[in-house]
Amino acid sequence: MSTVLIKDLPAHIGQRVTVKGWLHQKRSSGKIAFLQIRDGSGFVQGVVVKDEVSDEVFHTAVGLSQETSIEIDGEVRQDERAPSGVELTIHQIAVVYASHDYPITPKEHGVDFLLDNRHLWIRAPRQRAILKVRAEIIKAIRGYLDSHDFTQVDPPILTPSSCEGTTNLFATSYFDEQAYLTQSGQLYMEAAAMALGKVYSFGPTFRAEKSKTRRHLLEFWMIEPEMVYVTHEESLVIQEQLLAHVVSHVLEHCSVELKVLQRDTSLLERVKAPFPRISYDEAIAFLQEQGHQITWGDDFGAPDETVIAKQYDRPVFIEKYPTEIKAFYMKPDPARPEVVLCADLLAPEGYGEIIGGSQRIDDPELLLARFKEHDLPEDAYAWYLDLRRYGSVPHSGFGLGLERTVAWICGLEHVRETIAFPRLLYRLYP
RNA sequence: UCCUCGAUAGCUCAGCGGUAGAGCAUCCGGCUGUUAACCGGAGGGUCGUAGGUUCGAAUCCUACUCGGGGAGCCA
Repeated sequence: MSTVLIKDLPAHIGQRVTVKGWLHQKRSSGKIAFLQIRDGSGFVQGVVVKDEVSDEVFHTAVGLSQETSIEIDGEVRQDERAPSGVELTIHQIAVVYASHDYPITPKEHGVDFLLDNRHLWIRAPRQRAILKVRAEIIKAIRGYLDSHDFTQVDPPILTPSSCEGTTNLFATSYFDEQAYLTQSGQLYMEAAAMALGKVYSFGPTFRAEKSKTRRHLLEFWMIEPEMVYVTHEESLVIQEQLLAHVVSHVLEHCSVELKVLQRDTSLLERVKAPFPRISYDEAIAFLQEQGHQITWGDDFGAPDETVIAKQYDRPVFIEKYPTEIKAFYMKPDPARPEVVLCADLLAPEGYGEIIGGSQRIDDPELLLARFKEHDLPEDAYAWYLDLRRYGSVPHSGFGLGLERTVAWICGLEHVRETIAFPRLLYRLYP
């Protein structure tokens, strides 16, 4: 008798198989017991009928407690009443290890309690579905980039200084020196792009911000592509094609999970390239029309972004922000030096910014001038300046925030559910 | 850092000046198609901590601790 994954059971109808997993939930009456079994690949209901098994097996079934690990021997049966279309008629049950007083009951729980029990919470159907979708999103991103001549390069996590200013960094000791956990691999990826052409990094980044909102984690994962001889406009095309590919991949491969999450997939089906583009100027004018207190030169707040994103049924690019409020490495628009060749991509439904990108400064003189304006230590950035001294080229890149993308595609209230063990303000356990 | 809400049984909550409550979970009993099953019974509490007001405080006041939502910052 072979061990079969629950997700593969529909291909074994009529066969006797072994399922190895855990008891998720149980209901029993005097002469019949229903066991909800999970094995990581899915959920299935096993039925134990008193008259059809030994007293010992029925007694075991009725006495099973939540999350007991079990090996089930049973026959796969088609059943219209089952959500997955199949059930298991149970013949034998072997208890691997018992479980007593499992904390997460089939009732509602508060966020604090669930986060304290995150190591167990991830067993829940909804959490499992989110982690599966996250994995598929990562697979889709890699699939797209790997098949479009990108090479993955891994930038360091321990860094000597910041990428975008010296605040909000997690510091750690590096023997006699101070080191910081990276908040972006971008500058290193620019160096890698000069070596390999089109590159991307995928890894964790860290921001010691005291943010307590549904869109923030202290540790989150970013995909950061960097591309040589690619302009700002060409970068936007790559961004929208990448994201459209990710959404269609998830729709194709995660229908079961999206159903568990009760996601309205009709909203996702509209996410096709090209995405609408508006300028920062247009966005400011629109917000002023809507009565927002904002003037040219201000950055957008979360409510501003939500109002703009709600105008569209797919993600929207906001381009060409004032040079003043953006990072030092962004290339000014040659036609209008007061704005830079950058764009943020806002997800629909109020999920906020999921991509930030720009064309980078390629002129060594201008970059040096920016260092001075921003009070950046030249010696720490000498290597970065070298990239402009030894065969500088026009190049662009962007950073895609994984957790916000997962939250949007899954339709979640909060990014804390998008990663197995979220790092939140003042929460480092488990 | 600021604004705002909260902390009572293992969990989710009610009680808001006069003897500590419910549902779920747990344990025991019943039930042949359950889907957060249902029915009966039992056990389960230093009401976040410290002080104050009062004849009397879970309840009112003060401080602190911890947590939720939001702002700023950002992906």
